[in-house]
Amino acid sequence: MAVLNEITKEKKTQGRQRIEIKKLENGSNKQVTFSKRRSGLFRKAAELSVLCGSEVAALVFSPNGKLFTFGHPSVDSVVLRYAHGTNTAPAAAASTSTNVVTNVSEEFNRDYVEAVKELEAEKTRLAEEKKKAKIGGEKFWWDEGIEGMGMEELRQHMAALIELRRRVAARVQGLKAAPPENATSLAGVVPLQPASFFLAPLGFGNGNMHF
Amino acid sequence: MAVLNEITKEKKTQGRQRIEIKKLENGSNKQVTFSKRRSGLFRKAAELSVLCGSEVAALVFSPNGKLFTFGHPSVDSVVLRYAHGTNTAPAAAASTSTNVVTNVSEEFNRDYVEAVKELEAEKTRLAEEKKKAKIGGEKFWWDEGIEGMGMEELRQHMAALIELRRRVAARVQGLKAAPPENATSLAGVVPLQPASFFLAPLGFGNGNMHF
DNA sequence: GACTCTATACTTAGTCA
DNA sequence: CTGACTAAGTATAGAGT
Repeated sequence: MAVLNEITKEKKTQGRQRIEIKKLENGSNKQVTFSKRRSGLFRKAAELSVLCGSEVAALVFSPNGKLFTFGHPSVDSVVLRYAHGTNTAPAAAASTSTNVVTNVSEEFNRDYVEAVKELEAEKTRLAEEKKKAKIGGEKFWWDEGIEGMGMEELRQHMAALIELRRRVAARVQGLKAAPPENATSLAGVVPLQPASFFLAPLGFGNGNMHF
Repeated sequence: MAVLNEITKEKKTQGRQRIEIKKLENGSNKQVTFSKRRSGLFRKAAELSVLCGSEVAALVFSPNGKLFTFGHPSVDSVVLRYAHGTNTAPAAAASTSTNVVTNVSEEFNRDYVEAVKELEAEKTRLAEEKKKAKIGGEKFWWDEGIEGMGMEELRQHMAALIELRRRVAARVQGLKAAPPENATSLAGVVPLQPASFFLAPLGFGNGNMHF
């Protein structure tokens, strides 16, 4: 009981203390806090994604510039959906959106508006064809393993990826990609990565979490 | 004592109950939980960014497809920094966040324009390619048509490509760590290195949260 | 850095407005 | 979807390993 502590007069620790939410100056303590709270944040993000089945991504740069991420189903898919805009949502939220996109060229914005309708039709039409892309079951061709490949095979593989990327880019341009109603910021261009991006040494194949 | 409550009166509520972290099925309850936990997540993200002065972004799509975001200094600055492949450890990152963001945006503006031209050319090239006979011999998976895909599909496609790239990168690193024998230089893998990928630039100065 | 331990601050499930 | 409330489950500050 608490009485015991009163008598012995010793608490092992002071327990959790209240802290102000302001910039920590102590380097050491800041590092510890960062580590703890980062994992806590990711845990919350993961729980949210599981409980509600929603897509969640969290990107954190440590004070030292190191990147940590969490993503479900993956950071990239969420980021891309963000850049692209929401695809699954019907036009319900259309009204709440204020187009914040301002740095994009006027030319593009003009095309964007027209492209939206075009894309909606396109999506509907292709909803069926989608299945064709599957290899079997739930696996898509791009899930083909690379485990068994040697260096030369990998080289060809990468070359193919780069080429594919270019073709995707071309296709996107053809469609004049655009974000939906609640466009937040990034313009409606599918954020294709440059070839160099594909080579950047980012680890973690499975990666929902990246340390 | 609990007994007191038993005798005098019922408890007003049962208080917080433990729940399993698994997909909620009840639509109504799921909605409430999503709302609460989303705000909780953003609060944590905000606290982390303040306490540690680090850049943080959180992107959440509701079960209904609506987008919610938090970002410090902004969602885009963090996403862009992520997209840029931040495996580099910027020693001065903390002090120059504003400048970095500005530079990045300008860079994107520049690259975007170039990318559009490039893509237009590519599109033309693709049109030509279509007329010609298929690549003789074996058909590779990467020859799967991009042509028939709609935006949504392309978005997934790109996400998959990026994911694949990561796995390739991981695989390559593995090979580099333990080179079999014919370790080919990665230099041959990447002929081009245009540091251009074009997320459309965006303003959105210090906007932190978006509903 | 990451993990352990404790005491306590904080978050939130369940329910109603 | 936002807010309020209660009771109880969690996260975490501080200190040590």
